[in-house]
Amino acid sequence: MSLTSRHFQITANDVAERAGVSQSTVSRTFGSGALVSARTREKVQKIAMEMGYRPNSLARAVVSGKSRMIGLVVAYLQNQFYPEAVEKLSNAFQARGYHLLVFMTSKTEGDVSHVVEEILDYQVDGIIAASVAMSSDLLQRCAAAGVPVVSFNRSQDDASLSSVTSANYAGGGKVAEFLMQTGHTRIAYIAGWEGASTQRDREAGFVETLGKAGRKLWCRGVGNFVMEDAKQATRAMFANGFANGFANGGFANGIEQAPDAIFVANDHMAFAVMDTLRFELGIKVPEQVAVVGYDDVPAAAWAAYNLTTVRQPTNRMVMATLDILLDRIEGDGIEGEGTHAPHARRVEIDGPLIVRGSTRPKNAKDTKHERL
Amino acid sequence: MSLTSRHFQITANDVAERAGVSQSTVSRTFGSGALVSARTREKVQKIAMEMGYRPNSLARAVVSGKSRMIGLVVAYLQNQFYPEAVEKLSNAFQARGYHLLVFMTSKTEGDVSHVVEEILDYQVDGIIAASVAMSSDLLQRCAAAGVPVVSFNRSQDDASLSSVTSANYAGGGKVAEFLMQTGHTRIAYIAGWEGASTQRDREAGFVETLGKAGRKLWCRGVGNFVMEDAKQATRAMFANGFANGFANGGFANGIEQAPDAIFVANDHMAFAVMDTLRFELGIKVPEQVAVVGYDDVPAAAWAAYNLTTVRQPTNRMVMATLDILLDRIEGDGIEGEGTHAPHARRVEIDGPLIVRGSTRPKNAKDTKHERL
DNA sequence: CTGAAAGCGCTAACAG
DNA sequence: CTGTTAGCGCTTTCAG
Repeated sequence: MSLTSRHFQITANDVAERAGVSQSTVSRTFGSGALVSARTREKVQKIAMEMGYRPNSLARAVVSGKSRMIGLVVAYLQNQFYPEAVEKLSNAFQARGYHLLVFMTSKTEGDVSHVVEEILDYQVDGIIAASVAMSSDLLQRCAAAGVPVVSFNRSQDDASLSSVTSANYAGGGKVAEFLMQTGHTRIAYIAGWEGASTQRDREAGFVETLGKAGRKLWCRGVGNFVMEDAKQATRAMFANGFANGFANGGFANGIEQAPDAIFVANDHMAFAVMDTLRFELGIKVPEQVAVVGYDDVPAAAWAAYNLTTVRQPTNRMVMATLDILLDRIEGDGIEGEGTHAPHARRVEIDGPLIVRGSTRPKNAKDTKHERL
Repeated sequence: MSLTSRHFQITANDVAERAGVSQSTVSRTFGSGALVSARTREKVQKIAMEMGYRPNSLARAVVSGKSRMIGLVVAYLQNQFYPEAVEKLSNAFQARGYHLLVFMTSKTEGDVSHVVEEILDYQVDGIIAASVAMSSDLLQRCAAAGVPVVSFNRSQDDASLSSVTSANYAGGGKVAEFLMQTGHTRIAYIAGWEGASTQRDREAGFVETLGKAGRKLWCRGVGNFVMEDAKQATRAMFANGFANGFANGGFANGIEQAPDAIFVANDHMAFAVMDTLRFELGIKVPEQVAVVGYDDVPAAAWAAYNLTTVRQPTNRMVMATLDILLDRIEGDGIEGEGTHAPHARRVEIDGPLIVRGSTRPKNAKDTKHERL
């Protein structure tokens, strides 16, 4: 009849009427509490089923203050690492009765905070920030709203922000060890976006481990976690006398002074680096240059790349994220009795180096102690 | 004080009190209607801002019947096509003030319906089913709840289900034309999951176009849209005398009787096929075998694959999805005055063949009219 | 164990 | 234009 014909929703009231009980009894039947007699419960459930009744999650959320939704903020899905993480996060939370409200955002500061405000409007029970920076203003607002936040695959100094990452510093170190052990002497690095903790930590672990062995980085480029930038960095490294890198002199005299190994801050860029080396510059990988990535995304195992890389253990990262968030959401005030901001948890999960064909085997050219 | 210390939410009431207006005026200030004087509006907005007030979307949804959430059901994100689509869908809907509630599901029938029920509980305004089948039971329930559904990248016969796909039949035809024109005579096909309309349509267009030219498919394998299965199919094609394919006799006599071109039902599998050919079987692509994919995912353009493929125009597919859903959601009863089920819209968007290096250029071996 | 009643935060008529 | 009054569908005391 009404023009704006909204659609019929079967309410708990309808069921109650038909079942000859009160609406609250219906509510109790579907709410977790077992505070209803077995007989009544069955009768109500039967009738509810017949009528096709299902409780309205939103109404429940309004009154209970729990929406059972988790906001996931994510900046880009190009890098295979994120789809994989999203999938696993989604599955893990779904298994616990939560659902992900996914919000895409560009990495610009303003956009992120705009998006987080909107997320909060939906009364999410928690927020996962995947590779997006959270300003402390923003964290304030989340805290004020009582919404726990965990930063996934990024850490920040902010003491109130929980984070889950892999052991990036250690991982960078493993790569350095490996490249030195396999006889490389001119070791280069292509950085990710310099604002990212993952980038910072991987590079620090890498460079400091080289340093402990008395080595220096041969040269350095910046790829910003973007394929095209990584290609540029690669070209610059091999063509223009280290336009972007250390002043080791350039090499009009040919490949001999070019890097013999490149550690790339993530797999996504490493693919672009390998393609540029092989198909644009005609340089052989791994024979002339070894390439190592970070993440161990599925494509790293594809034969065309067969990329040596450090694995980020997504399963455990997801579990840790789930733990942190659910503890804070469902935690029965066990920790931090008062309203004091509970201490942020920072979880770092170690991941192995996966050696594949983009690097030479350990003894192929063991010039381990050879110096320039 | 309360043990279950729920967190402070600033309500419209709080703002009203502080601003000396009624709660409904606050509501009106934030609701779209301009039914409030400029002065009052500004005053309210100022105070609201100071207090950090934001309307509770859920409460609004309960009373208005509009949640401004769209449920997106998606089965797997391994295939790059989906992350890309999700990202674009998310952006498009966000720009219109809607947000995606993402639900992962395995492809098993039971799981899907379970998930859809949960989606409906959240009072979503619409549902996008990305590559998951919807049983007609399920469609019934959605219809009963007044929730429009659109099937993304799949079509079904069900007349009540709107769908958005690319022109798969035509696309399959383009590939056949191209392979024939570039002189291939032993043309094979590796199928996706046989339950998928995309698979069916691509193959039909391909095979029928070959047929019109008096050609037959040389052999056929099944990859189920899964990399490992595609590899198996490839091995079978080149090793065991067509274990899975047509009975053309096998070829103990070598590569001469093997296919000289393979159309793979999507890019994701095509990568696995190329890897198997090149690195496992030592067969050269495109020199000995041409490979064509479907989708034009980002990796198809990566130099290591450089894959000839049919582009699925995601942008336009997303726009169409948006259109269909928003028409039904916001449509002021313009179409289908009554409560009659509005006719489902089926949109098919044409995509170009992108010729790259996994196939030989047109005139490399132009044996166009050569028959066996 | 169950019903009645009081809200959750908001929108939407309805008067003025 | 604005305040008052009903609800939306549900959870949660509070009596019995």
